[in-house]
Amino acid sequence: MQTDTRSVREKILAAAVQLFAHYGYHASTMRDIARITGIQAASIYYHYASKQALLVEIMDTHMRNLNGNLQRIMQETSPIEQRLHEAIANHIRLHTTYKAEFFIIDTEIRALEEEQRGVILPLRDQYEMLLQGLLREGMEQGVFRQVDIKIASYALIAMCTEVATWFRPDGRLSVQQVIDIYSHMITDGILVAKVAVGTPGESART
Amino acid sequence: MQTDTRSVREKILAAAVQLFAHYGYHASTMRDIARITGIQAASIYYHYASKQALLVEIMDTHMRNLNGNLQRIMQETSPIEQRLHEAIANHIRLHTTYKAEFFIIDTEIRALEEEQRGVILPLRDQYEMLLQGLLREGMEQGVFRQVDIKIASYALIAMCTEVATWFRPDGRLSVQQVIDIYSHMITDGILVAKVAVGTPGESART
DNA sequence: GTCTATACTGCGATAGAC
DNA sequence: GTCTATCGCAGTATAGAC
Repeated sequence: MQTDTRSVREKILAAAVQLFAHYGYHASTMRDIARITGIQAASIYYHYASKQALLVEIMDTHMRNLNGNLQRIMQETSPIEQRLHEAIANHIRLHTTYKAEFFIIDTEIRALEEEQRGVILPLRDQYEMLLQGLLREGMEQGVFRQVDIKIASYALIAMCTEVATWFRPDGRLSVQQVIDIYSHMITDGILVAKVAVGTPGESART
Repeated sequence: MQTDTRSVREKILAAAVQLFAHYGYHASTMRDIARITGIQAASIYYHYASKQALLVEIMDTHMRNLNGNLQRIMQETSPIEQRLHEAIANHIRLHTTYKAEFFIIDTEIRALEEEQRGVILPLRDQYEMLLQGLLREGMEQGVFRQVDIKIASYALIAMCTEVATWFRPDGRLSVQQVIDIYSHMITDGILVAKVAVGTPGESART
């Protein structure tokens, strides 16, 4: 809406992202954010109401983006295996592209004040529910084996989220390679023993 | 060595664990720790040199314990699958028994001052190396399929570590049940597609 | 070994000029 | 829309009595 307000607002937010991710929310100060932005601390308050508002904007933006993508994937008509792959790709792609932002989401939930937590946590719950719906659908179709859906979703999310802690854009693996490796580990097993694959007669009531 | 020094020291540490885990290191204050312990803030400094010393003691103690156990497991002569199971059990058992302590280890590395980080990070690296050695051994023996060892170890650790965030001692699953489920997911796949298990001809140069 | 008192620093946020 | 100046408070840590 405003003319060139955006630019400074964005620079402030980018500085906050950088500092929150590196030192944590409570260890980052408005003065530090201001210094990186190239303004005085007091000037931040023209753009953002508080330090907390910065945290909320970072979390809200990217969680809604993550959820929106997954929602779109869920509405597709492609086979369930393909939609799972796309869900994994979405998760890893965003977690590597917006490494710092998602790292903040994953480590600074505690820093949210009570009221704001009520806005952000439901978004995380929604994401889990969407993913669990996908797993359930695959199991009902008989494509995936019977697993504890909650635990499988937690394990899947934990695995794919952790990518953000070690991934380097200039590392030995491209984002696409990482996506393929994880997709493979999830659907075909991390460490499947080469003998005795399948463990017959467990819950295979096909 | 001292007579009943222990008791207060332990109570202080327990209070620190509780607060660091719940609110984070920087959001926890010496005054809060003192209040829970039932003493004055200044009294803490008779037992601990600084707030940072509390954090280091928490991290150091439990990481050495985790590593020590894994080292012992690695020296066993039992089959590699069994040692992997024991490694998973060790990780999950400690992460559920000392939930708060390991949650701190996993979220407050950033809060370590430079010098102390040089003590703690090598312990984490050592753990990763031990686990990667186990995976390598299993692959060389032809028991596990060929995987990217680094990534597989990260995925495994992330999965098993995350248990500490949702596990409740009074929840629907016992620690042993959780261990079995995770061990199963890791060695037999999280979501193995019921058709086409095994994906022949990938890197199976047996 | 724990206390009270307090030094010292740095924080988030506001006021008001420009 | 950004500045300087500053308020009010909370933080870690220390000094020294008991």
